[in-house]
Amino acid sequence: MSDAADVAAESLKAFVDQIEKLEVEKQTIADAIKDVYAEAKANGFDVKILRRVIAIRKQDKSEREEMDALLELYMQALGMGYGRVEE
Amino acid sequence: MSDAADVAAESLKAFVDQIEKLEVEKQTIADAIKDVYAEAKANGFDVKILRRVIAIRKQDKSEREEMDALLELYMQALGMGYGRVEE
Amino acid sequence: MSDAADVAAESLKAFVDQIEKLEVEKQTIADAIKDVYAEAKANGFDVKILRRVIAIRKQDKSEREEMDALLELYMQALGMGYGRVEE
Amino acid sequence: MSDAADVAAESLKAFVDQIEKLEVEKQTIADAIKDVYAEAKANGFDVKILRRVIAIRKQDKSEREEMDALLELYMQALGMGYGRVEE
DNA sequence: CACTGGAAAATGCCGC
DNA sequence: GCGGCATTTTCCAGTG
Repeated sequence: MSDAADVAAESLKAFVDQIEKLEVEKQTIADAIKDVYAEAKANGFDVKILRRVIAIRKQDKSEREEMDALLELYMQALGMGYGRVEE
Repeated sequence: MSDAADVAAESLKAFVDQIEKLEVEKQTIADAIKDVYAEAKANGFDVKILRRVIAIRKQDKSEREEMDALLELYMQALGMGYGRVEE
Repeated sequence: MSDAADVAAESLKAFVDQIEKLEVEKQTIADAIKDVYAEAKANGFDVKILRRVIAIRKQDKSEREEMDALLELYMQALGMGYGRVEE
Repeated sequence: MSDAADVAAESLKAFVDQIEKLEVEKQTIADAIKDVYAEAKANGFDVKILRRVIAIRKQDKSEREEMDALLELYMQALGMGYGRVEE
């Protein structure tokens, strides 16, 4: 069983490495975001409010996407693609 | 006051854009991580266990960092900077 | 619906009282901890270092618990309960 | 210096033990609080709202205490104790 | 679809 | 009084 176990161990290690590498990247971005908020604060903006603005815009976008998806669904139900009348 | 307000608005917009761009990048990484977990699962690994392994390795690292911080504090308490005896 | 509402109100009040009582106890303990730190400081100990020491010991414990959790997961993954082979 | 160091080490250990013991107690209470919230939830109450209720009551209490302190201050400024006209 | 567990955000606290 | 740090609370994804 040693060969199969070795292969599994190799494979496991590869997954762990990949994930940890990505986690580092993610953390780097998260730190960058924190820096931007700090800079905004240094420029007199209220961080809490700024976060709310971002959150609302995100939600709006998500709602818009939902709308688009729904619209697309209707279109398909009517036998039409999106943005074109017919083929 | 229109000029000042304009400047502030410009500045705000810049901060929002920067953050939203970074958020997108972060989400992309997060999705990539999810994919890796999914792939590992497809290769027969137990995701829950895999997560624990990652968590423990993370804790190890965090503990090493705590140790370093403690050492640094000791150094400061002893009136020494980092890597030099005195000035 | 008045009876049901009354019961609910009674019940709610009981929960709130319980929580608030526990919160008071918790705060009392928190204050006691602060006092100990203050006393340690008065005895010449560096509070920041002391906190780090406590934090590291806490992490040690937490890591041991993570290890146990991992072991438990392995056991489950191998189709075994905790401390018995099978039923 | 061994004696002094020993005494310091003993003293340090005592403080650490005291704090850790108190931390355990604190955690026990915190767990109890969580349990109460869980029980409330099981009884159909919305935990998030319940938390808000507790928070508001806490704030009210703190405001009332501030009022009392202010009143006491006025009383003292007028040469009067609290709840009595004079001695 | 509710529940658990893990990430993000908000709050409070401490020292400078 | 403010900025960093620790705690607490909220949010979200995965799971059964």
